[in-house]
Amino acid sequence: MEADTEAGRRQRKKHRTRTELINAATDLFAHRGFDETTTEDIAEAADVSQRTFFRHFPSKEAVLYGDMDDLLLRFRAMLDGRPRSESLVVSVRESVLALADDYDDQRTLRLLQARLAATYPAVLAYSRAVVQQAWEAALIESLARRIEVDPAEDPRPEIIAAAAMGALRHSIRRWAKGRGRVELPVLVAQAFDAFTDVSIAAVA
Amino acid sequence: MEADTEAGRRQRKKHRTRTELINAATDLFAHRGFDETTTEDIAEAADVSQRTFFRHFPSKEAVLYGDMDDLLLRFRAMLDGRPRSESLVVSVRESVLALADDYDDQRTLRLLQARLAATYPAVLAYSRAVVQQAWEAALIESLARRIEVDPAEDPRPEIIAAAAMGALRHSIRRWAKGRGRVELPVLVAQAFDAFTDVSIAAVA
DNA sequence: GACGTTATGTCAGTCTCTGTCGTCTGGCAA
DNA sequence: TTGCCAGACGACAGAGACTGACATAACGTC
Repeated sequence: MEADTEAGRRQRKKHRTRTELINAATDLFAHRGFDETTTEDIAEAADVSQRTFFRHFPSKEAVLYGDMDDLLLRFRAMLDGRPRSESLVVSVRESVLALADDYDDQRTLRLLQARLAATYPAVLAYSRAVVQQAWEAALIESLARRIEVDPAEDPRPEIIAAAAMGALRHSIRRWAKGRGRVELPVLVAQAFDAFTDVSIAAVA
Repeated sequence: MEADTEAGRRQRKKHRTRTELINAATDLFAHRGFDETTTEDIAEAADVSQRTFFRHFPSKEAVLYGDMDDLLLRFRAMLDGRPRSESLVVSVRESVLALADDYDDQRTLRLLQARLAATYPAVLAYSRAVVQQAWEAALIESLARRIEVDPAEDPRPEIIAAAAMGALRHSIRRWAKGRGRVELPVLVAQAFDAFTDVSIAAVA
């Protein structure tokens, strides 16, 4: 009935242990800290073997961002769904705002991620090098398609995407510093206001 | 007589094993690959214990970028040395161009770094999360000081810095793809041309 | 109900990185 | 010179992330 009752019991069970691993992990990370939690602790708490943990997630960092694939999919869909008549910057802005909305919907988890990223270098590295990199890549690909250039040759998609990620990073950090009291989309909108109308628009 | 005969023999010896570790590592990485080289291999090749390796470098990735501190220092000095009358974008552009010059001076090593980053996810992650992050932080700090704002509140320094890093990343990737045949500063200049005069200038 | 498929458990192993302790050497002062 | 200290290193043990191999049991299909 939910969203994933598609396949049989096997799929459901698999998905269940996956979410149990995520829940166990976030719980432990929140209460004990990231470095202070071992993958065996997580497996234990989810009542599976350590080997099973690594069958579901390629690294300890990955389980903390276990739901990021969904987010990325929606982000991509959002990007591709913007009308082609719209200017590039507006598309980027609106898509990132939508991403921020999604983000805000899971306050607790997102704030935990932000807090851990601010505390543990390994988490920050993963966030930058994997999560944000994935978003940026999606942006680049979409932008390049829109202006019909090869993103390996034309630097503009990457520059715009990087700037947008900078704005997003800044917003998330402010948001986390205020413990989510100010809504993230508001902060993102402010950040984009800081340059949208004056700057990058001219590029496209 | 060189540049580091400052202190006594102890300092010199220490610096010597450090560079020997770097040389051994880059050699092994180049011929055998990153994942295929263990820290013990490196220590062995430099004729020190593995423990000594980790006394000089905090990780296997770090030894590959062992000379990045110098580069960062020069980058900072370059940024701080730009005339305050100059516009922000020009300062950023010229500093990044100078960084690119430095980069080009060590073709072999830089191309190796780029090649490894393109091949091994761990290297790419380190490059993004540590090296580029350090450059970006330097940019943000310098820009914030220039326009006299708190970089934690005003998103503009971070956005500009992120855009600049995007341009740099793009340039380095193109440069590496062409095996360094086209000079990096040329590519960087092109990338900056793509947005300098039209866009971010307006922000500052 | 028989038979492949697949998620998991178990076990052993590799590799990165850290704490600890002993040793030796360079630097400094009596 | 001699004595002393600090700093660089070696040797060892260990934690912990991750992987390969094989066995097992539940699942899906015919």
